[in-house]
Amino acid sequence: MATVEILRKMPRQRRARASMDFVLEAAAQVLEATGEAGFNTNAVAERAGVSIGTLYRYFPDKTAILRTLAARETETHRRTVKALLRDGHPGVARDRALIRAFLRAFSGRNQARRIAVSAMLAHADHQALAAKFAAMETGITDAQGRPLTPVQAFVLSRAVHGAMRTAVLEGADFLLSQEFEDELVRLGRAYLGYPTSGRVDGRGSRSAGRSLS
Amino acid sequence: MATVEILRKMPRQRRARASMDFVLEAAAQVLEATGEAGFNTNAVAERAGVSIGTLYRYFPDKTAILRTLAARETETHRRTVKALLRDGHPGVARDRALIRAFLRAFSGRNQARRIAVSAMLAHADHQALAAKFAAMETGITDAQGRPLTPVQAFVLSRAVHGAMRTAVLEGADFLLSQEFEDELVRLGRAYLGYPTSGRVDGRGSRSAGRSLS
Amino acid sequence: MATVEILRKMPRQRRARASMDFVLEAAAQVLEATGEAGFNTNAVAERAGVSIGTLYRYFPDKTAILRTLAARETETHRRTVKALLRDGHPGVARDRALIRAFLRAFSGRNQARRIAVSAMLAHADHQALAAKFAAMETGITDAQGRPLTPVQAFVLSRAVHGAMRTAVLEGADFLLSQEFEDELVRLGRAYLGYPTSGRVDGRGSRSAGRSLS
Amino acid sequence: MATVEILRKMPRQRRARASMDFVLEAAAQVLEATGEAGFNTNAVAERAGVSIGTLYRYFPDKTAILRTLAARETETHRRTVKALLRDGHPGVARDRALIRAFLRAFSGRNQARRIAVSAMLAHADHQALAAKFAAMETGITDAQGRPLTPVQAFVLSRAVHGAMRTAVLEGADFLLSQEFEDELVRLGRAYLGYPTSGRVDGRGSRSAGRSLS
DNA sequence: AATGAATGAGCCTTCATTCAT
DNA sequence: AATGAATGAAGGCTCATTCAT
Repeated sequence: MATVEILRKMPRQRRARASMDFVLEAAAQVLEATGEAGFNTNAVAERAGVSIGTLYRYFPDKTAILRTLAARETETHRRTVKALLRDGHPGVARDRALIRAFLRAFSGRNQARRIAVSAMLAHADHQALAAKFAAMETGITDAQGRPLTPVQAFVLSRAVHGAMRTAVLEGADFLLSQEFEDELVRLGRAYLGYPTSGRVDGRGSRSAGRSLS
Repeated sequence: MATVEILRKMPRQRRARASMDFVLEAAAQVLEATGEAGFNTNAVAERAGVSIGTLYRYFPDKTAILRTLAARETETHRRTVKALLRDGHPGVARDRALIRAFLRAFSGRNQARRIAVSAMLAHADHQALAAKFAAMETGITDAQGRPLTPVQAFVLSRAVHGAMRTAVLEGADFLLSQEFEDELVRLGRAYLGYPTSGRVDGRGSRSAGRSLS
Repeated sequence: MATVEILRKMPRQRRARASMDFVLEAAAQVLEATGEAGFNTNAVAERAGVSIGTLYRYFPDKTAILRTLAARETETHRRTVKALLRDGHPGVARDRALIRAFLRAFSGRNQARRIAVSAMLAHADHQALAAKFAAMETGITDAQGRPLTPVQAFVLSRAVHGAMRTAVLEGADFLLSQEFEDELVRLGRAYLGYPTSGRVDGRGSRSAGRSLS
Repeated sequence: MATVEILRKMPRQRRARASMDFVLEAAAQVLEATGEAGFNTNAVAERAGVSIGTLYRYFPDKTAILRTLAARETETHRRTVKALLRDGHPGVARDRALIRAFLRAFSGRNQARRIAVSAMLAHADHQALAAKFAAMETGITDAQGRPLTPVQAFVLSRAVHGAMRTAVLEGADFLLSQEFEDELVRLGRAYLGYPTSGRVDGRGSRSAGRSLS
């Protein structure tokens, strides 16, 4: 796990682990409440009910808090996606579930998540991240069953994610609406060559073939 | 022009105008070289070959530099898009030109642009920005000539932009490739209901109807 | 006049003299409006409708503006007092006139005057100022016609002035009231040994002897 | 106590309390040595032998140092006055004690005290201060036992204080002399209607009735 | 004489990080 | 292990003053 390298010391005792969690939870709250500007170690420590010294016992520096936060959030989401891909049957229903998972994750604690992720991006190795994402995109085929080229996989995944992300950032009121979900699903399916005329919903669709991820 | 309100004093003398440009150019360079972390007024002034006092003569505070930078970049791009929409004939060729314009603008000075834009977003009124973008999306129709719903317009525009933006951020090697361009065009056209089987290029396409923007 | 030494150049031409007056008037206004905190050379120059360069043509530095201002205010008041002492007949009526002159001067532009004077005090030679004041206090006698000792003259003059000054600083609502004036007069006369029972006004008093200054 | 609200954090550890005192002592010294112009946080911290960060641990901003200083000085004096009024018998002796207390307090560290007090005045609510002072002035009666009007109480208190203050500011050499003290006492008593012919000292006076405060 | 762009010393303040207790 | 006082580099910004035009 990426977390290991970031941390100064992997806490074994229960109290120690609790301290770490307090810090991370506090970090998310501070981020949420004050944005990146108000995110400083003293504020986080205080909110966590932990001394600044203790905070530094577990995180080598400020960025490590952000990175750990981002890693955890990403990890959670990654797991959800993985589970859906493993257990669900390909098709519109699963596509919808994937999109819904993302929207939920994103909208839940959006400010905190956004900043954490952007901090991760700022400090991380973009190539590595790209590779990680790429792993999710393998095995997708279009309506004719042909595998996607890497560029196609990229466009598909980033297009859908981009639309969702912007909706979060702009605070779009339709973020959790049925129509938005429908259109995102339709976007993916149209790009893959499926007929998408009219309504697209989880019930009516009998379509076979690979679905989005 | 939005620029006016941001600035402290509109310079009239030639020397003064030069100073302002030096500052903005220096700001872009500093952003490019060190990211947002290294972006501080002293560094910008030094790189601009200008005293810190002079910098503050033209910009009321640090964020104003960022905002002016973002405004200028955005303005340039907005003009290009507007010109293309006004002068070009709807169709694949124009869609391609629009996408190309964006990729060029984005890839030129990407770090600087990214940060400037993100700073703009951080300080700006999201609703207002959204409204501005919305204006560009009016009048689009699908393959059947039906106008898009607001949500559809949003999804289309953000999907294409999102894919492009991510490619820039990830430093994708296919950023300026023909295939990437093709796929972006195809994404938009598929969503609008145009048949896009096989190759999509500026030459073969006879398609009529409204195109992307 | 003290003014001479402070200034960089004694302006002879009419336009130049006007510039100087503009600066001083502007200085008083700025002081009045923003207090000492907002009193800076640029603000004064701008309010004076004069360039900062011109300001520096007449005043060697910022403090010179304050000092000149204080000198002028003091001079004006000094002249008034002198005239009253020369022309008026000793007695309650003149005492009242002296007090009134002070209250008027003080209340007119009080913030500006206070700061200017305090600036003067900060930079000036206290002994010299004291000597100047002392000159006003000579020749005073008590009710029995005995001349005051230097300490008595000091106490009398500073007591009356102190009460007036504090009333200005505290923004007392009775500042210009009849009662306040009466009490100040009574204070001086009581100290000098005059009977002051009951009403004290300019009309009823037949008292002879030296009066306040 | 007013002090509490001003401070950022009430230090509990011994080292911490020492730091605070160092800062205040240093502040007084800097004020004394350089006046308000030289009073800056870096100078104070350096003189206190404390880092600038430590200074800001205890004082939210520069003005808080001044305010705390003024509050402490005022508080000390206020306590002395209160004790004298409570324990001493009304009369010349007590009047003299009150005046002596003020002169001592004022002359001790005069520049520092003056500036601290003036800073307090600059930032404080004048009405509130006036009210506070007013409380000290209640219950005074004249030689005939009649209570003073508010204006009379004001004149009496400010006159005496004004004379003392000016003596401090001008560095009068008679500041601590017997004569000056005598005259101040006499000023008050004359205003209240007591016979004050000839010498006024603590021994000879058998006068009853309310005395100054 | 006047202008005003430019300068830069210097000030206030924050906050990541250390280390004695 | 935990605490939290202390540190000080760093950065945003102001404003008195100069000088080329």
